[in-house]
Amino acid sequence: MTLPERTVERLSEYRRSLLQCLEEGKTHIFSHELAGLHHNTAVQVRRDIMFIGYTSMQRKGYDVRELIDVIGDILDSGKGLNVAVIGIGNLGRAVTTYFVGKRSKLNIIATFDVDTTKIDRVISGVKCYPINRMKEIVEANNISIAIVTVPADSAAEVTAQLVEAGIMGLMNFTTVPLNVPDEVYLDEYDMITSLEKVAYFVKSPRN
Amino acid sequence: MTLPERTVERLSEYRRSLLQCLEEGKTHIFSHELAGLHHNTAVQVRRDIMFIGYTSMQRKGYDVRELIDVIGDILDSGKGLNVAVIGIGNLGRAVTTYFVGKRSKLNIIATFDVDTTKIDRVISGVKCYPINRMKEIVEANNISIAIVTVPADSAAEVTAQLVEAGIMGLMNFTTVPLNVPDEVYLDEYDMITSLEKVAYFVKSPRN
DNA sequence: TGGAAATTGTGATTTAATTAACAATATTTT
DNA sequence: AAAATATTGTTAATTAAATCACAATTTCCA
Repeated sequence: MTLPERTVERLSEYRRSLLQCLEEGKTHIFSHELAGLHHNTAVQVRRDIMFIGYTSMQRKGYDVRELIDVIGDILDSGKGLNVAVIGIGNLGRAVTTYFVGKRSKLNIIATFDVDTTKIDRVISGVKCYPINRMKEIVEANNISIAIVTVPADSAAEVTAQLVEAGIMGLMNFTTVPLNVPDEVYLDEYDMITSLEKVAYFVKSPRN
Repeated sequence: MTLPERTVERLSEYRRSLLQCLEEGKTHIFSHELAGLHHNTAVQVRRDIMFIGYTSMQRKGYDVRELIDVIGDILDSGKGLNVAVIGIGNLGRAVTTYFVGKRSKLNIIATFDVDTTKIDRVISGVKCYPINRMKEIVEANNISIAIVTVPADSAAEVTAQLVEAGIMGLMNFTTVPLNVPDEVYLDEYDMITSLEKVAYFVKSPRN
């Protein structure tokens, strides 16, 4: 059984709020509290939690620690995955420092760039390799996810190489859509689109 | 009439592909061609274009230049908007350089940071101001959209100040959800969530 | 010229996601 | 211990988004 995409997203978000709660010494949380921390309703929270088959102590709310673990069983299930960041411009560096150490099951273990002055530089503990060694290093280190932050005009080529190297998941931060075979999961995030959307809805009175 | 959110996103993406087509000297484009450039079907493209009320020359495809203009009428309608980037770390710099000069109707005209060593620095032609002058500068320059790239622990405070200063749209790149009044449009993008989602779908065979 | 082929525009249908509604259960109050 | 209250879990209803199906139109080709 595969969870709805949006549910997966929300679970990831819930988990982080829950970890925060745990730090603050909170042991139980109600659906409406968790909803309040996100832009969300209590029903939605309960529905999401229903999907992962966890049930609370009736009337006491969800056990924070247990819920974190159950979400972990879903999101981190099985072995951890190795991740590479392709392109170490501002965005690549941002993404790398963002992620390193954050989630133990997702390890950024290499970055790549064409710029020879960046080779062997270490960003947040992760070493930068020349992009022409990508296939070799991806294969040797069993890297299954790549985060693509290269300039638009090299995105297609880099992607082809990554697919060739056997990557299974891709996050695309460039401004061009990428093409990958069906079996590769692709998540595209386009900042320009997001900004234009914000501008549109700022101007158009929504409902 | 307000367009569906997803349609607005796709229109933004279509426009960029169309501009590219124009550069390549293409004057007409079929719905299936445009679909092929995105992860999309021909019907979806036609439906989106139907929403904005444009109709093509039957059987010749859409006139690229006209379609660009019609999308522009929707997305850029009326006056341009002024934008500020809050927090000039790696991500803030990435976003700023990304956007500057890209879309003429959305002008990044200021960046802000707490770090005094960054004050007065110019990133891609945009000057950095101390964050305590935010309200003053936002008001004086009629800035209506803010892109928030500050560290998680200052996000809430910065947001409150932005709302106070009369901002109307917000893009949140921090890892904590923000709270804004209903009349402020909020778009949240959470990289950690996206990465965890990719990891989940890489492991779970989808459909 | 007439039929085959290609393409659009759109009503109807399907699917996915969200929300409403409420029974079941546990807790608190009186 | 009965009644009132709060909360969950889930079925049913609604809404939003995507897809199907096809008539209408234009172009192409024999």
